[in-house]
Amino acid sequence: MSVDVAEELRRVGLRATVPRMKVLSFFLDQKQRHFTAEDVCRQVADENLHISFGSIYRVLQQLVEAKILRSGTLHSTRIVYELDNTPDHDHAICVSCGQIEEFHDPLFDARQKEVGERLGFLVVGRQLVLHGYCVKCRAFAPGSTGNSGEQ
Amino acid sequence: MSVDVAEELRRVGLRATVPRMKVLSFFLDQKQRHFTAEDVCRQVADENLHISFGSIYRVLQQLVEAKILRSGTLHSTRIVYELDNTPDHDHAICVSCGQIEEFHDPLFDARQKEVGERLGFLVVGRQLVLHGYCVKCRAFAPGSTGNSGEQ
DNA sequence: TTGTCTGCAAAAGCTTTGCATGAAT
DNA sequence: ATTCATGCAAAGCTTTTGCAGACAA
Repeated sequence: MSVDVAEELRRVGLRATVPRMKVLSFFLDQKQRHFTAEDVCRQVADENLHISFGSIYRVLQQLVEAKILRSGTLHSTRIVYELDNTPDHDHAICVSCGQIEEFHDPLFDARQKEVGERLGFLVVGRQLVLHGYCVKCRAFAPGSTGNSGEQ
Repeated sequence: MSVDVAEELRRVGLRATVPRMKVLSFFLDQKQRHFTAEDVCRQVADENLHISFGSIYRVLQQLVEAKILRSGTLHSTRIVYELDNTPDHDHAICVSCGQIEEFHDPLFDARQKEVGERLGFLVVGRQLVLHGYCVKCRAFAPGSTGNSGEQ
């Protein structure tokens, strides 16, 4: 596993350094997929090792450039990173517990193209995040019928 | 017009001060709808008047709370403000010139509800931004067929 | 050895906040 | 007169950057 990580890094033209290997294997080892720079920094550290914020951000940026990670903004204005090893997808985030689900719906793609044509836009991508209550948190939802009300 | 602004402010429980009236009438006067705090600060100022960043941010926040403005993040992680006087809508932004179009497509609403059900989510809102090339900038687009390629 | 990377700390960009002064009611 | 808002400047939070020492190849 660690060997693969080193080779993967060299494959994309990066030296196999401790910070880069740690960060990359961190993403590969987790079941959860979405992390901020702070998450990574905190969870990658142990008694023997601390990686500076500067390096964390630099490494994350390089991995994004190498198309090993993707970055975007989901909740707040903080950048969130995820492995770029799955097909294009959108996100649904629970406003109560923060859980993130990924989904893909081909109809959104078709629809977005049509909308683009209506506007004269040549659409090349989108950022779509659904906000709602996940299975575990539905009980805490205020109303009952699930209709749009946010921005 | 200025009178309306003062009354509108009092209606929502805010004193009719110069910074608040200036900011609100700024939004009402523009054809363009989307501004950052810096935009507002810069464009509201003239030789006789300068409103501090602190006040700009405080006023914008209050107007959002009063549901006169909405806030969100469109391009980057900078907060963008717009009048809350139109129905719910999404945004399309030109990656070349930055122009922003608003649109509403009921099929997205229906679709988002279905996707939510598939995930067990009770969807209450969404953030959807299409990225593409506007009419004037289509010529600069790299490929030709407009398919998704971003996050 | 050589060129690249890291840690540190400082800076940068955006937004928020504390406090004394000043304005609205 | 009282209460609330503003300006200023400082601080907060996230992210970026410069530089000297350290490491990978």
